[in-house]
Amino acid sequence: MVVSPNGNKISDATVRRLSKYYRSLKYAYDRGMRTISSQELADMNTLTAAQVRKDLSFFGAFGRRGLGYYVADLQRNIARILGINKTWNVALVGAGNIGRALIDYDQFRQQGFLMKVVLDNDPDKIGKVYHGIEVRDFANVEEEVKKGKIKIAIVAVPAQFAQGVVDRLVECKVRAFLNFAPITVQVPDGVFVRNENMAIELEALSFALTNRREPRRTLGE
Amino acid sequence: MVVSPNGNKISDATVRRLSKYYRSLKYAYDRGMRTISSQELADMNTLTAAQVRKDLSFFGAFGRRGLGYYVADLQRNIARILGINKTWNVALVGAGNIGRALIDYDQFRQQGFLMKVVLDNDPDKIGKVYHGIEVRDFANVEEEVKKGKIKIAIVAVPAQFAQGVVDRLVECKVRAFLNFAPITVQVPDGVFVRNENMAIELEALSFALTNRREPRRTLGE
DNA sequence: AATTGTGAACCTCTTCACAGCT
DNA sequence: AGCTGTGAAGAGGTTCACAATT
Repeated sequence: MVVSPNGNKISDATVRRLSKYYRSLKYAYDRGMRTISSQELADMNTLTAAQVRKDLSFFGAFGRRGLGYYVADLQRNIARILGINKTWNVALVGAGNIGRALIDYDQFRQQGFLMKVVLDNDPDKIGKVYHGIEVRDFANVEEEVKKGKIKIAIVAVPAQFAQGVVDRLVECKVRAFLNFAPITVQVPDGVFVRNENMAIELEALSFALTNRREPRRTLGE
Repeated sequence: MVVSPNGNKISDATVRRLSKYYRSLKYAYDRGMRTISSQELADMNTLTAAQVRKDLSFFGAFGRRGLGYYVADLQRNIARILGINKTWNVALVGAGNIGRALIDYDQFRQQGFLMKVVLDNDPDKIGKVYHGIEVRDFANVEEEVKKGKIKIAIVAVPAQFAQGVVDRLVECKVRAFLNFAPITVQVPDGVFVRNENMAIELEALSFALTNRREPRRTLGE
């Protein structure tokens, strides 16, 4: 469990909401808002005002009673908390359909995640240039990670290769992974993995559509 | 909140884990396993055995004491629970980088999610064929949804258009959305939205890397 | 008057522990 | 003997409600 500078344990859910607040603040600032209340932030994300205040309170007291939060100030604070007040060099492993789409993904670049290295082991792909980046041989991963100052890797390879790729990258001192393969990869302590499993989300929708009706209230119905 | 046939309230977390069990069962079956214990299912997903049994117990008693679960049988049961024991016709709105990558996404097709319709409003894209599917004009959405028997839509358009696209699709009776735009879309009761926000996952990794050290124990340190 | 920050209450989800079944 | 199914306990996350502040 990750811990805030104030010593509070921070849940995943709180971290995800901080990201949302950050986007809402950007949006508000662009619209000319200079202060914002917890209620307004909540409305923008279908949450409660208490939730917003509680989330922020784990990291400090950023608001002004009677007034709300200064938009630019809170945005800066959240950027610092999330560690996105600087850029991160990212490597992509796997230049398939999904991987190639991510090379040039605006939302990554806008938040300071820079795709510096693209690796694959397919001879047909190595040497090809996608969105201005040349695919390099995964065999040279150690050198590429070092040269590229890579801190985060995106793994977009077929399921059967994902664990091996992650293991190799852990050896190369990469400590954070965004995994698109539909398996649970095992990693040692101190290594972070987030899974991006788009089929699971569709299955959750399938479940919701399939089970949406209320259960029977009485046996006779 | 979605409710199981037995009348239990089912959390999102449980639904996501069911998807994982389903994949694990496929994997186990392919490896020749015919029965599996809750402990084995747990190990494959870094969970506890009690969690696995509790999740399944919301829907019925599928196991045999002393033996475990029959792999094929449990797989069939979970497929039925998730509603993936049949195919779902899906529409994609937005044929940008990410959208195009999803047209031909194996993991969708394998679980029975068939991309039947691709829509955009960009004249340069309408008429183009990607992975064998022709991009149609979003202006004809009503007809396309009807003809395609679309039940689920994937929204991969820029943030400022996402709400409008969803509103229009709701009018066309689409009740489930996978949203890739980095905003919270508002929908009426009975409509389901799952958000796929890949930048948020990277931000969670950034947060973990930034805050991984334990807090100071004493002031003097 | 408005809005934050937060302890306490509440609710939900996870884990425990063991009876019950094969 | 082994493993499930589940009520109860425990842990964790959310909401309430109000004192504190501007």
